[in-house]
Amino acid sequence: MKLYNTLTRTVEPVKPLRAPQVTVYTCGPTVYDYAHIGHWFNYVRMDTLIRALKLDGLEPKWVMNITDVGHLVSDADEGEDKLEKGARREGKTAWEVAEFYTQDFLKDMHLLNILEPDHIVKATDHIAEQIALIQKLESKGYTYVIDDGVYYDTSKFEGYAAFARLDLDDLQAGARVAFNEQKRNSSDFALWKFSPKDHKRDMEWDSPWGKGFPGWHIECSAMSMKYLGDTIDIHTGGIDHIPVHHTNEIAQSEAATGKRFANVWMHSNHVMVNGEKISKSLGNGIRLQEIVEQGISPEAVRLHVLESHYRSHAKFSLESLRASQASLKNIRNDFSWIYQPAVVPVSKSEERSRELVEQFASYKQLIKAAIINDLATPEAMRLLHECAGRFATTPASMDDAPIVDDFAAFIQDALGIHITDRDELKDELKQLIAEREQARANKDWAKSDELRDKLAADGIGVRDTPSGAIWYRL
RNA sequence: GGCGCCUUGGCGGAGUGGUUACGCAGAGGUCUGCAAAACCUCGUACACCGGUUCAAUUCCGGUAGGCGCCUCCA
Repeated sequence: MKLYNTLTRTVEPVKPLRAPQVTVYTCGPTVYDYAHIGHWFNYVRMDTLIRALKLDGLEPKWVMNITDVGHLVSDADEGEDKLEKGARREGKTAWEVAEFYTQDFLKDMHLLNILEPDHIVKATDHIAEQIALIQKLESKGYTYVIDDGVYYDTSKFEGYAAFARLDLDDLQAGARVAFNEQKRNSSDFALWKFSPKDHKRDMEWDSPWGKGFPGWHIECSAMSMKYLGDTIDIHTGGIDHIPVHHTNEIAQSEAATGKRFANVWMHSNHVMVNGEKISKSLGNGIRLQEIVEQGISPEAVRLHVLESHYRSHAKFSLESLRASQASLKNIRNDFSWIYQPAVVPVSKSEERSRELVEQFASYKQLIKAAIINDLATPEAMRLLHECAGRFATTPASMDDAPIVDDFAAFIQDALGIHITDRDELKDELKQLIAEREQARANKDWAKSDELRDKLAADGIGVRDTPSGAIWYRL
């Protein structure tokens, strides 16, 4: 498995510390609002990474966090907690807001066929671990307390700017936000924030420094150490996290343990809509549910994500999503006939079977090679189309269906998309197909076309052959 | 202001110093009751200007346009 490592800015082999186990930590969502398509590109790509590691014979141990407290609206450390703000907006408690959007996130995650992480961990369930980590940093002299909280002194961590290749002097000179005057360095960040004097927070805990809540960055360090150890193999997240969140995670973690925090940092690039990145302020972040309401399936969304490389700036539009949906339909159509014996009058041939076995084995090999090479999913998709096309144009016996099953299972594991439908159709749909066949036999074309439209409305396409109709999912 | 990135055919999107992926859409043809199915054929794109080279979309320099980060962000 080769991956582009942000730490070294090169593509390099992944070398797990305790192979075959490979530990992966993914920065998950802040659950104060709905996830949008940009998030889903990110998580589908991370899921693809996990699948690729498995394909390569490794055993990923995957942890994803849910940020349900502490993520401030502004990093000036004077902003409001996003969860508390969301609560005010919706007239709920911060706890209710977090629960609602967490459930919504998990629901969409399943729709997109994203594998279940081994642990999905919430920041609010790990307050003690975060406090303990802050205490450790305190005992080593990395912290200081000011009016509104406990802060990390970034000047004490040598090489703070190295990961993101920041020029701290220039950052300061060009900064557009007002800094907290009490901070020793502009890049210092809060480890623990004190509850405000003027109102009561929904979420707050006692700590050695006073009542309050953890800063945003400390949760990832504390939870990844708890579940995956001091050093993890691969840490992933959005590309935007490089300069602040991940830089701070490294500073905290490595200061506390004295060890390397993550060996490989993998970052997913942003998705663009109309030439701009997706953001709340632009209001261009379409939700998965809204896409589905446009008649596009979650699997088409998934396939669309795979059609671009995770490090490129993908452009997003409903038009390109529809193209992916059509593409998925065509792939399924290419494989559909093997399961419908009534209309495939080809007798079994040992030679043909052997040929198919070899052909599919070869494509499996090629697709795997593409995926484990820094997740070259566009190449994998090219190969899948090529394979489907070859299969569609050379007859095979129904007896060879298990060969296709095997390939379909491989694609399901590797890419998370279904390319075959072995499931029986519902009786009423079968009935419609039969009725249409009858209408065609009677040359009742009007009725035949009407039935075809009806089937299409149920997501079923039909294809007429000399020996009958084959159906496939649209 | 500082740092960095991008520019590929109608759309999306790979890739490469010399045979110009792939998908969707589109065109023509075959077949078909029809085609919205299937099959066959078809696109010489790589911002612009120079340079290096036998050869550049691919390397170097510049120009234009766009974008990202330095604020919250996947």
